[in-house]
Amino acid sequence: MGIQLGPLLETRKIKVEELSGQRVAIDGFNVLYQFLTSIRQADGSLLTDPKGRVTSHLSGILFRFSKLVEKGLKLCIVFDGKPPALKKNLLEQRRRRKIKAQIEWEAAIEAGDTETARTKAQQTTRLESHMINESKKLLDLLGIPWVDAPSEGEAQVASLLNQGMVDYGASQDFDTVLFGASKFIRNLTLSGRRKLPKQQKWVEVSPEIIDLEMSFQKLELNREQLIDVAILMGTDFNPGIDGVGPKRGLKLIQEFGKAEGALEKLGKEIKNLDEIRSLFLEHPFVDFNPEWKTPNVESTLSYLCDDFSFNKVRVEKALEKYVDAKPRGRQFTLGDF
DNA sequence: CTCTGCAA
DNA sequence: TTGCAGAGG
Repeated sequence: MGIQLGPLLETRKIKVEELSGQRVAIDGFNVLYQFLTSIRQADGSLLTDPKGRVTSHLSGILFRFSKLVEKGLKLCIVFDGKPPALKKNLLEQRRRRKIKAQIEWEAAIEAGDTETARTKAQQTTRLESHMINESKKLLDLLGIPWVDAPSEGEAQVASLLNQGMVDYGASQDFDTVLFGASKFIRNLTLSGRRKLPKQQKWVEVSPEIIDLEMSFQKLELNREQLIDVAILMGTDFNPGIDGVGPKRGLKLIQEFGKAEGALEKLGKEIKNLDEIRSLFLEHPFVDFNPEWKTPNVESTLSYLCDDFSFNKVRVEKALEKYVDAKPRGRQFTLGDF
């Protein structure tokens, strides 16, 4: 998912502590999808309450965000709105893949192959509207502001950055930079190790800041040109040209300046080229002024423990981190003066 | 994903 | 104290 822009961008590894006092807009669908993919049992089944309702997303919000808030980060969550028409093909493709994975998951369970079962289960991950509503309710109780984007959440994140409402955007998807997010964080987490799929290997993962200005300087490209590189490689809105990855895409745009020249050279065509460009350059957004509030401890306990059967001791412990949040570092922006 | 309990 | 396996809901 997303675009493989990683090799082209300058990144700087950081410690979460460096973000203390900073306002961070998180791509909500991206992070919920992560929780629903990874917060699972060994055979791939999701965590549920005794009534069978999924709780993985709520667990993820409570525990991960508690650590970030405790470190002094001010989180703001941005949810996707209506997807652009040009994304329909991709969404349909994903839907079909999930149905296939569902069948393969059941087969793996039948065969007693737990490893494969988990992998296939993860590929079936679907973010349902009730999960989004439950997540929003929990965020309200925790005092964490959220906003519905009119369309792509990543574009809304970029607009919050540009309007000075937040200091950083956070997502795993590199697309975020194409929408214009200049200060952008990947791997916003505290836990160090992550298991590689299909392997018994572990890798160290730490948060990293994507330095867009430095990337542009190094690549000798501007944002419009990076968008053209991405379009040649393929984005959420177009399939891209066979055999063009980050390296070749970059070379082509460096040589021809924009996609048209490169396409002519290759003898290829990309439909809706200008429309795709404008999806990145002029994406709709809404004005939003995030307000951070203190958590409602009693109501959160009631929601998670009474409604969803979370363990009270564990929830109380996590909630202490929200209450004891210690923002350090810069708390005011230039705009406040 | 993060948390917890237990072994080294 | 650290690392790991297994649980969490």
